[in-house]
Amino acid sequence: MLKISKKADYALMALQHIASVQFGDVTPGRVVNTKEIAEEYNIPLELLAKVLQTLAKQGMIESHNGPKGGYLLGRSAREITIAQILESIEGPLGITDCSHEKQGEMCLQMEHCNIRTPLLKVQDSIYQLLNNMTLQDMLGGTPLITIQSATTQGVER
Amino acid sequence: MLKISKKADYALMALQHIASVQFGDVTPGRVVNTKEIAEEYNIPLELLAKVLQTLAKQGMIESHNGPKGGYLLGRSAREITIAQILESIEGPLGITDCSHEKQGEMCLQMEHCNIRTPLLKVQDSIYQLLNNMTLQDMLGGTPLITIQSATTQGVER
DNA sequence: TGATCGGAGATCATTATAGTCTCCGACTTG
DNA sequence: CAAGTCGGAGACTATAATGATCTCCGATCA
Repeated sequence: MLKISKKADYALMALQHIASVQFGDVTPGRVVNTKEIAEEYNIPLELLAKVLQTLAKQGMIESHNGPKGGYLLGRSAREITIAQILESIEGPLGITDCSHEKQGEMCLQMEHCNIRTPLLKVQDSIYQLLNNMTLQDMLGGTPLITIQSATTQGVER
Repeated sequence: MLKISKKADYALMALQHIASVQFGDVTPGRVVNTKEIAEEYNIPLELLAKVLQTLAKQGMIESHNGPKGGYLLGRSAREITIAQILESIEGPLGITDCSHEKQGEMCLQMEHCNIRTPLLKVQDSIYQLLNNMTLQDMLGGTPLITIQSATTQGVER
């Protein structure tokens, strides 16, 4: 059903959170740790950790080790597109199996496939859609982090 | 990775095939049976049968029983959109889990979800994209059925 | 009336996803 | 400089979605 994975969902939430902390009015420039995000959005801590690690590898965010460590955006929210985020987590996105076929593997339908061309068009349109929307665009409007999220830090669950 | 399922793939191929037989130059109006499509595109016969049955239930195609039976388009290719086809097979399509939530089930992130609104926008755009493209649009350009497909009918494998 | 077709259900296999557990190494801070 | 806090990384398990198969039925038409 064209669904995006939970992991990708988590990635979007986390990035949105990090961005809104970093550029928000409350505590701009503060690093955000995994635990804070996990608690705020009810995301399994260890799964979120994996997601953030992946995002860090891809350069979407910067990691800082040690106590008071955490994550910062790797670059401006304006330069991070939804497509990039999704691809960081899920790999190259394609509507069909044959979108990104390596040599050697070929779908059985290839020889007589009658829908490849139109589907690639659709895929292209979707990609452009996702690549034209940035993290910045996701910051407007929606209720951002609550003040609470800043204060719950360090509070035992 | 935003992939559409094999079943949906098969549905698209089958409908494209049926449409191009029905409105093609070779044997216009001919009914097409499951076996013919399965062989032409290397689709597992019984799986394809299921797909076609589903499409028939949704009114996308008309079924005709008995010998010389098979399928015909349920309505004009111009009135069948990609979105309709996909939804016939996969159910209502949604980018996120919360797209079509019934009462009672709610994602854990709901209360503080910061990406719901922008994602719903994205979803809407994708839906429109798919709903503006019809089966008719898929008929142009691509190499349609081979003459062979008409002649292989009734020939033992 | 029997061969050929679709209709329908149960069932199995495979894969992708989601989530967990464990250990490690880096760093800050007191 | 040692302790505690953080991210890094891998193996691992569970569960759900998907893909595929099997079997039996009823309709139809030559």
